[in-house]
Amino acid sequence: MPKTEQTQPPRTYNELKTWIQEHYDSLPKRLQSVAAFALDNPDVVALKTIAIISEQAEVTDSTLVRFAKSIGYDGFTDMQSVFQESMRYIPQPYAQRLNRLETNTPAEQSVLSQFSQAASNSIYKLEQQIDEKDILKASELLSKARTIYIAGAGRALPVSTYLHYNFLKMGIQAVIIDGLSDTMTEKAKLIRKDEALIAITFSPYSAYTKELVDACLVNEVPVVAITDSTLSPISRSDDLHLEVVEEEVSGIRGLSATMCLALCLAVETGKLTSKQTPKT
Amino acid sequence: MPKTEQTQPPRTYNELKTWIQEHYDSLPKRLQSVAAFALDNPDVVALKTIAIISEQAEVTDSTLVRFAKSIGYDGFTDMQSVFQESMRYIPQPYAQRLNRLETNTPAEQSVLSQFSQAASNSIYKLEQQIDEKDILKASELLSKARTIYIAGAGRALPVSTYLHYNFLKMGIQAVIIDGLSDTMTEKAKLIRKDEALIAITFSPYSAYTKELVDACLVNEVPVVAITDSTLSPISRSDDLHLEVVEEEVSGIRGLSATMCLALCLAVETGKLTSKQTPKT
DNA sequence: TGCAAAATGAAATATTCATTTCAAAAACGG
DNA sequence: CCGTTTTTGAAATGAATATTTCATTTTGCA
Repeated sequence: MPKTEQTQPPRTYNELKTWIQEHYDSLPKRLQSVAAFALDNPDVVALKTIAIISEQAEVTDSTLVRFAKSIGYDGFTDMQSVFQESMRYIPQPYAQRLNRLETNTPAEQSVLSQFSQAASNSIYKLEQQIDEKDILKASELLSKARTIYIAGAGRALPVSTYLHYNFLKMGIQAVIIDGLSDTMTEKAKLIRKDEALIAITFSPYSAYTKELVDACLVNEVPVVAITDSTLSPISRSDDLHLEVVEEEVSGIRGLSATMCLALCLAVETGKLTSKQTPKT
Repeated sequence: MPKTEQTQPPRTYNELKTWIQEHYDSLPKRLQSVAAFALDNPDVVALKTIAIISEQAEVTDSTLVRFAKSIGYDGFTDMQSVFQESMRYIPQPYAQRLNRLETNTPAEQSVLSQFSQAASNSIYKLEQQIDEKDILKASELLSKARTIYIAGAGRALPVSTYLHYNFLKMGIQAVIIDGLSDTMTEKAKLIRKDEALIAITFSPYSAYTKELVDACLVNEVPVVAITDSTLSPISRSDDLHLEVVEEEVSGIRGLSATMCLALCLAVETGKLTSKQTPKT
């Protein structure tokens, strides 16, 4: 019975590579052939069958299987999956970030890559900084509302629109407060206690949104605020605010992270709402 | 006996992609599902087995084979080899992002991290797949327009709003085409040759946007399309389309990558416009 | 509505593939 | 140089996969 490795086999291509390099010298001749071939042609190992690989590597089928087993895999198939995954696009935010930092020739970067980098970073920060509980709290608040009012103009308007769309899709009553600033405040004053307001503002802050929020707070209407800073005029200790910081590229800020947050908020709210009302 | 294509099947992924785009509309429902899935997840088609793919694409095994045959391949295996070849020599960055368990248990991940990961991935894919030149071409087209009209309802509305906002900020005349579908088409017919249309659609595609685009093409109005797949009814060889694929989380798609693309488009257009008109 | 053609899914079949087995060859140590 | 252990290759086995078949459903059209 050939001795096989007792330890767990490498589960990533890089680990596997290291393993091979370390053990290469102590391997039998044919297994060395396989090792060398695998490192030289990972794509072949990933995509082809034993028959083809063994032919190209000039070994027999059995040798390939033995190679896999000697590393500790169940068999060839098991090892092959590691090669396959390595060439597959796999979500890896961290590696992505590192990758980006290295390729840092800011002068000659394309507009697209600059902005997508900024967007990616913003999303990463969002994930790190936002407290999931805050989103949940906000969702609870919103799920109890008979109608959700959404206010956010200018750069925040797309966010409003997006929230509105998602709420409606989920069967939640939602209304966008638009119009001129005066009108908006008037509309806000009519919101009742069993409803709710989502207010979205970014710097430079418009005074109107603040007025609007204040009007609601006076009437004890629950308010959820989405802003880009705690310095925002609408952030108060007594209401719920979710903070997103969009990284800027030469003075221009995107909206990718904000949209992501908005989606989460809508989804969580939708989940709660559907639980609360099984009376379809 | 089902009729199969007489001509030789595509032997590269790009040709295959084109074939699918051209024939998509005339394909039976299930074959359309397969087509869409294949374009969205070429890596899965390349690496996994019929059983797994058919499950993910929500069709039966037979359908997958039928799809391959309807294109002209000998069978699934034959078609799969095309997908495999397409990913054989992809740059190694792919191989390096594998440290996380890809067999992720989505149930145990927070909603926020799920969506932010999806957003990040979508942005990454966008950066990889979009040809910067297409953005530039689109920008040129737009920068020559006296007025930019923007059409996009439903999930695309936030994108419209965002583009609109950015154009205005940059001193570019832009108008959102809204209203009921009939009205919209009427409005579109009034767009002139020296203006331009940006159309944004995502699946499920609304027929209206197509009508709208067609109306413009007839009048030789430049059209830039933003869609989530080349299968979109508004993608044609004769107009410019920018493709964003948003990764989905349990059936829900975000908008982060799309917003990033929109911003790039606006910025590039802004840059060109300011060059063209030094006559402030 | 009813008929014909097309599309579809489930199950049977055939093929391909990975794995195991075993005997022969090679390497090693005394 | 001989016996033992390890390595190796060819063939047999077993598992998994792709493909085909056929009955059923759906669609399109008169």
